[in-house]
Amino acid sequence: MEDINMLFDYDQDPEFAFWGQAEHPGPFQAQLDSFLVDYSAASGQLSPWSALQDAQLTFTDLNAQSPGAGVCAEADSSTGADGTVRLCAESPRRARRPAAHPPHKVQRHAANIRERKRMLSINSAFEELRCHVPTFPYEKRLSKIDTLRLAIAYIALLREILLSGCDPKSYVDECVKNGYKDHGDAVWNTSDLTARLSWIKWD
DNA sequence: TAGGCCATCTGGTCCT
DNA sequence: AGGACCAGATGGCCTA
Repeated sequence: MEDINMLFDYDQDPEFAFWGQAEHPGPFQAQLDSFLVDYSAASGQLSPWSALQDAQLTFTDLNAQSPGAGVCAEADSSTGADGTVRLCAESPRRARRPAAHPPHKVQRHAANIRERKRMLSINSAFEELRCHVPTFPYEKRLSKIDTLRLAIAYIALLREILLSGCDPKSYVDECVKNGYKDHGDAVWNTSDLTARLSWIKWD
């Protein structure tokens, strides 16, 4: 199996940046899936140790970390504020570390991989949601919590528009002009929201 | 430098 | 039993 660092040169290829992953879910997700399948298959057919060594050479030194040890050892991936994924380089010495782990560690590693995949799917859903909430063109990437809160406020405002029976554009224009009566204690106040909506092209 | 945000690991719990 | 889900802990990165 190829080294995942060879498969994904995140620094070189902006296509794999997580920012905007919803538009390009294919390559990374497919590669990750295939790795996970390979890993599972190897675990089923071979001894845990050979399976582990296989994974060891491919998925950024999962064995390097002892349970309870600090996270994001140099072999882990992380995402910066710009949303790009960084994979730390793995030294050959670490890659050759002998596999001497009890079975529960093998299961723990497999669970970690599943958890990582689960978080990736959650994050891709967040990316998709970011595409559906109104943002300013120059605005920086919304955080997860801001995305959720803005989505809640957005849905509430859309509901108001529906109930009002007014033309959406004129409703928003009215809100921008006269201000909007804020219902509840929404973190995203509706003037923010209506200002964002005023950027939308209403057809 | 503190605070915000995030990814990852981990152990517990629930579900199939 | 194994996988999914969850929350706490931890450490890295970035920005004001």
